[in-house]
Amino acid sequence: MFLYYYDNVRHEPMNDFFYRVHEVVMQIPVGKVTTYGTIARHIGAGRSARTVGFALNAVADDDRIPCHRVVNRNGELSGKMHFATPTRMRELLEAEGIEFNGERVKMERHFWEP
DNA sequence: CGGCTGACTGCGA
DNA sequence: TTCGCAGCCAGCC
Repeated sequence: MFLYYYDNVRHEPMNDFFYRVHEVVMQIPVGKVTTYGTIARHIGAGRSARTVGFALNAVADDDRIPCHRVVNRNGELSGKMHFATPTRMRELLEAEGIEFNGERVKMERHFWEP
């Protein structure tokens, strides 16, 4: 358990939606990716995929949480504009051995489900 | 309370 | 296969 803040507010780990999103993201293995919808379902909020993206935005600068390993259902890097540079997300993934097919991650090879 | 905004998704065409 | 659209719901006024 680590201290957990954003917007200067302390959130309660077991009840907080954002915290639960981050807990799952931290478990994604190197070389794997998962999707917004998968995370939403896993924490029992199956229809809140968009809010999962919002939760990642809150910790974009936190290197404990590998936001770059979360992509959309098609394997596209829909969140790349929220990184320091437009190519940063892809660079991080490729450095971990993730392979692409054009603009998309090869999901059949790298998809990971909690 | 009510309205608006997304790093989304499933489904029909 | 790809595209458009309507749902969705936590946060933040």
